[in-house]
Amino acid sequence: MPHKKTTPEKIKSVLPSGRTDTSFFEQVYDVARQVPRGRVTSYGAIAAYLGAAKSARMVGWAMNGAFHVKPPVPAHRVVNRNGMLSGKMHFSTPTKMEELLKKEKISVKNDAVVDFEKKFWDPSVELEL
DNA sequence: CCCATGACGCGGC
DNA sequence: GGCCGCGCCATGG
Repeated sequence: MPHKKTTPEKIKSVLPSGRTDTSFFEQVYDVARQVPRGRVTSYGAIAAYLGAAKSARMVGWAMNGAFHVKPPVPAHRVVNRNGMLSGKMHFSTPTKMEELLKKEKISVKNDAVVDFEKKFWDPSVELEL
């Protein structure tokens, strides 16, 4: 396969061409779905869990397609390593992410999760293989 | 093909 | 201990 692409467009319908393994995106979504209500995790934590510690960025990129996949992915439970809602702008409305979190009893102040350390859910720890 | 741009993170200062 | 620079990796111009 000369040129394998993975555009959000394609992710919507089918997995990236040329991918024999379970796509990276699929795995990211799978882990994200297992984050319990009232808890949050980080892009880096997911990346590390998937053995791609250096691809935290790709995890964030993958979340772009999280809105049109099924079953739904609780993308609002994924924040950056500082507990900040760095992806709020990618939701339907800039305040959606925060609203969803507060609905789960997670306090948000200045675009950051309050008591992030306590709410943090690390797949590498909680989700023993 | 080279450059810029990210829902990121670590290491240096 | 916060701020800045650089590495990552896929995309788009």
